[in-house]
Amino acid sequence: MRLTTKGRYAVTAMLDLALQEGKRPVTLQDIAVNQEISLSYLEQLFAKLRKSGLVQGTRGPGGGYRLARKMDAISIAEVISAVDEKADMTRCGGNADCLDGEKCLTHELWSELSNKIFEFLNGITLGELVHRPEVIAVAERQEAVREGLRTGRLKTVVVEADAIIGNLK
Amino acid sequence: MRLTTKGRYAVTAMLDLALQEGKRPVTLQDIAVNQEISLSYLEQLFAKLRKSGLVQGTRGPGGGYRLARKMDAISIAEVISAVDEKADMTRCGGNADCLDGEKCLTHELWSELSNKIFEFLNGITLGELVHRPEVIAVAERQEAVREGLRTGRLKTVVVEADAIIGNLK
DNA sequence: CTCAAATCCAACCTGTTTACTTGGTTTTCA
DNA sequence: TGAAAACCAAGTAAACAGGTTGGATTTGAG
Repeated sequence: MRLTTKGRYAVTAMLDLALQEGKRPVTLQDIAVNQEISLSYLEQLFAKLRKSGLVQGTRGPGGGYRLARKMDAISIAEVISAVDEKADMTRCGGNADCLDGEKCLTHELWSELSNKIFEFLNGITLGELVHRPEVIAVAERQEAVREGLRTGRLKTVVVEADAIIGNLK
Repeated sequence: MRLTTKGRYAVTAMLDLALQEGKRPVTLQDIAVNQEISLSYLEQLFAKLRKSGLVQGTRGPGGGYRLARKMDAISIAEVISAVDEKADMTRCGGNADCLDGEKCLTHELWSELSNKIFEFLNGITLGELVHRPEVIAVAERQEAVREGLRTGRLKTVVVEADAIIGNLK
């Protein structure tokens, strides 16, 4: 179980999906804006999530992504291992032949830790996260922004910000 | 608390030091051979370990490295954070301003995990590892090889291996 | 006293991964 | 039929891993 920002991005995006379950499918554009992740990077992550059977995409206007399963049946560990294909960063990460076909000095230590991390992340589902108070709080703030964008109240602010960013480049 | 092979190398090397505590100082050459880590890479790691006050080196022939403290007073977490200077791989690794100065959706999740990992690694010392049966077993095997090298019993094998490796290059 | 063993130090290098961009093609709803 | 969306392929800058090269300095052992 590797822990990288890649995995974190994936979990954040999946959580965004879970938060909007029941509504129309969520576009990557939407997630990109909300979570501040680049659209094409999201595309790459979601290609893997789709291949792992965690999400399903529907094309065309009105399309987007939905969770492929109930959110209570998707663990954080699953999401992370879907995007972080283990590029054998091992020596002792894996399967006990780290030193001349024998276990190295610290083999047990790392596999013990690895198990603990996996257990932790495997014991938490998207469904559970959705009900956490701090997640709800952040989601409500984001929803307000989203709503503001739709009704046009924040549009001028965004346009101005874009202009400023444009000038900086 | 980042987890990389770099940290693992450091812990393995420090454990080698702990195992030979009381004898003459351990040379990096020695560790390089035993743990199959390149000498110059070890030098870089030990530069950091020394700056963090975990080891002390003595120069000249007969020199080498010793633990700067009792092995029971050195936790695994300390060793890892000595070599893995946190190159802010964050977004949520650290201090809560991951998204527009606010916490991002998954902030609590990652800090909770991070704490768990730290607690685990901070609760284990080199001294404790030294007494684990599986470590003792591996250490004894390595000690046999070391002894064999000193008495010359394995010298011919090593020389032959060197010749083969030379041919391959 | 000298030489070799060792630490110490700085620079460079190759390959991989991360996070992202560019520039498309395809599907499908409005 | 046009545009919104997923899909796809390639390239890229920066960082990091895990070294190598080539020394300099210190110091014990012969």
